[in-house]
Amino acid sequence: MRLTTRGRYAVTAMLDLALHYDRGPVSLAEIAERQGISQSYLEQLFARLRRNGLVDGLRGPGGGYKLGRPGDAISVADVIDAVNETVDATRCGGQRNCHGEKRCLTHDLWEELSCQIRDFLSNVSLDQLVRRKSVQTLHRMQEPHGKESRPEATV
Amino acid sequence: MRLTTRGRYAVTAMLDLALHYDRGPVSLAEIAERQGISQSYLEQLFARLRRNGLVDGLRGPGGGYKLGRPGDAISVADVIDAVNETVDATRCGGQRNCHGEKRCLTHDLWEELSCQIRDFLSNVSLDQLVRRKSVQTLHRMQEPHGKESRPEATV
DNA sequence: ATCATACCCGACCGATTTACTCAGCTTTCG
DNA sequence: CGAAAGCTGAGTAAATCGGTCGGGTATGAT
Repeated sequence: MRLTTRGRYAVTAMLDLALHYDRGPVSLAEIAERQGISQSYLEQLFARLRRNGLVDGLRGPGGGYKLGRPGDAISVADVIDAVNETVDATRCGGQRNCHGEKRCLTHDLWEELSCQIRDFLSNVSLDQLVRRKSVQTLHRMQEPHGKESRPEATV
Repeated sequence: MRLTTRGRYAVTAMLDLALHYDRGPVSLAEIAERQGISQSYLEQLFARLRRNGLVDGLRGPGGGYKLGRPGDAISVADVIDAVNETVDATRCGGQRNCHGEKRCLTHDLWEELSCQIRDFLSNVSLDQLVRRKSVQTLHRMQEPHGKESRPEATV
């Protein structure tokens, strides 16, 4: 089972994107600063997200990324799957050859666990996260109220 | 979140111990052979299991390990906790300083996930695993029917 | 046109962890 | 005593991770 900073960063970044959905494309530089993530590292993550159709990249000045589909159609599991190769908890990756040719004693247990985790993460969409109170609060705190960073919303 | 081969091995080994509970101490050599795990590696794992009171070691010839308490009082979470330091899914380890001084946007999500996983693993005991049909089947397959390895059960 | 912006891509890197080995101890049974 | 087992610590190859760096390429604005 692999659930590391990579997946966490990816979900955080996607959530940032969802929170600024109405402002047009969001640049990686913005996300990097707001969420405290290395921009170069974000580029790697977004390459994977893009390949999986979770985001669309727009080049040139004023460009950035936007969600590839509505926030209620993107689950946390989708995001983690896109950047990590697997969320499987079994060693054999479901191949059932964890002990020689056969399953190991605990194969089924890990399979169930994987299922549980997957269910949980599949049932949380970006939109649901956006609506959470804790997220809203942090979101407002991250906005620079002082400087005008909303250039005449061209929605 | 860290759920690796170490935890899997530990649970498998503990399950092996539970399956042979009525035979007196089980040596690591037996477990190593039956479950296909390096014996030296098992020694390291059992050092941690012992420190956490999950097993008792008996030295000398005929020695081995036995469960430190009944199989229904040992959960899979106990075992994984003993060999891994943490099963937490948050980056900050619950310290809520994942983004500068504050929580990151997704802190709560990972906290919930950790909770889910912990609940699941806490509610599976070794005894429950022993009673599972799939485990029983594999168990029987692992027993050497040919040679007499049950020395006049001194229960 | 050209320049700045921002996406895009691939190579590289230090640190950490993992799974595992080796060697050498100590305790205890026969 | 001597062999069987637990016990311990040091060491190691490989993998992975988070991250950097340098250089592209598309595109909007001047």
